[in-house]
Amino acid sequence: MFTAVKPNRIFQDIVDQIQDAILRGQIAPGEKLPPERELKEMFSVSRGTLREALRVLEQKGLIEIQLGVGGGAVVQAVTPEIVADGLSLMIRSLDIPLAHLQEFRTVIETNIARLAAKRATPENIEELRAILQEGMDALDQHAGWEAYVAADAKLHMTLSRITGNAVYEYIQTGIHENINRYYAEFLEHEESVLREHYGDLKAIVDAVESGNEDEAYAAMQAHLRRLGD
Amino acid sequence: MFTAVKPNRIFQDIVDQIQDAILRGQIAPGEKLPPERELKEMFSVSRGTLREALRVLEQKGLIEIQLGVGGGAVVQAVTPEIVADGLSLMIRSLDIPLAHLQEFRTVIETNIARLAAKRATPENIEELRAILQEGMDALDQHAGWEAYVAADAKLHMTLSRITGNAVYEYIQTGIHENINRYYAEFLEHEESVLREHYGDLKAIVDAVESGNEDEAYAAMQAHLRRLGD
DNA sequence: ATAAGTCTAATGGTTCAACCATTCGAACCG
DNA sequence: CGGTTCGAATGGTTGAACCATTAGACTTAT
Repeated sequence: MFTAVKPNRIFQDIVDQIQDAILRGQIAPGEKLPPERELKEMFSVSRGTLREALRVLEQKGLIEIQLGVGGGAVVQAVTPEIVADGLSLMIRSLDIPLAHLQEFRTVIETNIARLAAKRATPENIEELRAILQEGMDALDQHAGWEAYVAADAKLHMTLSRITGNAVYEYIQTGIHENINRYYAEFLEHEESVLREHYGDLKAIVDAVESGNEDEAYAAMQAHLRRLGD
Repeated sequence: MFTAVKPNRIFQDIVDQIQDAILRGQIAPGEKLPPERELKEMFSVSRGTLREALRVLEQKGLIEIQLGVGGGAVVQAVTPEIVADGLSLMIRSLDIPLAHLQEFRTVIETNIARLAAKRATPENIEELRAILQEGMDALDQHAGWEAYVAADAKLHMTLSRITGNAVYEYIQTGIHENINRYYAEFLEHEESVLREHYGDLKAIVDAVESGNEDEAYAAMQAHLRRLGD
């Protein structure tokens, strides 16, 4: 019925005003807010209070501060990191076990594969093939597992983008970034293992290309199951 | 290979130190940080700088500030709101259409239902039955749709908790909070509609009780499809 | 004696003025 | 023309002061 009363804090009001302006698109990403000494006049507050507001906006990922002449608060496009940061805090704080991350990830990514198979355009397929090639090149040229892993990540991200549903993209990025902290330590980096892994990816792309949703789903599932052993 | 250089900012260092202490459990939720005037001495910084650090921690949801004597920064348990806030910003900023939220939600919740059917204990079932009863009471007593909706939300949340995987719980809360902003305006609140809705919920709980994973999955899917019309 | 009002001190919120640190660009040499 | 120096813009930090809110102790009136 009623909700707790919070004392009005000036900096919060400033945060709200600026955030609204950004989310309404009145200030586009890349544009700069006026310098602190001007903003403080506009809002009729002290610089300290204004700076507290800017800290909050910066933490939210809405602005980024640059130093020096011509520096200032640059409005940022919303990135998946906002989501990833929240997830990261949750995962660390609750000590989420790897198995739970994998369980969740499997649900997300298998459905991503299914939707990608349903919605991929010929251009999308080309993109996927190009990324596969990058991975294969990395293997053939013994470019190190980092190069291969980068291609792998790119493939997963591209699949999520192909779904056309940004929610998948953002959540997947968040989970991925956090799950990789585990994998980076334990993953096998031997070439034979990586080539098996590559075979999985190729099977997924093949299924997506053929538009076979169930096959794409199954291929992704098999792939993730192999990682979870 | 290389990563951009960022100037060291003192408040960031303070944020890191305090956040670490909290995440390591050295300061438990409910405990208070020392007053600002003491903290500023500990870190050997000015109060303004310290306060910028506290603003960041507050924005992250790690602390909450209380006023007056005995007030101060109280360490908070990590709540689903951290995730929900990030999602909310993403959804608003990217103008995610309702259909995409529904698509994603369906994937999450159908799998929650499946896992709940797999893992529910007899005590869990009792809980679910009790919540169903709350919903039915709300209908019978014409207590208003708010009471019914509250029971509905509780049921969904409980199912996600039954999975035993906190990731589901947090993500689902985040999506739920944001999707409800749409529904609140358009949902039918007529009793006949709500009774149909109740039937769906009952079918889900029945399936969960019987441990029939596929049926629970299907029941949840049917339920969400009805909402998405 | 108890209930109501009042005072006090702790603590966060805000302000102001000053100075430091970084960066860009212009002016100035060599 | 290329490198150097300098100055100004701008964020980062500091210190001291005062305001606002709150809990608890104290006082007072009935």
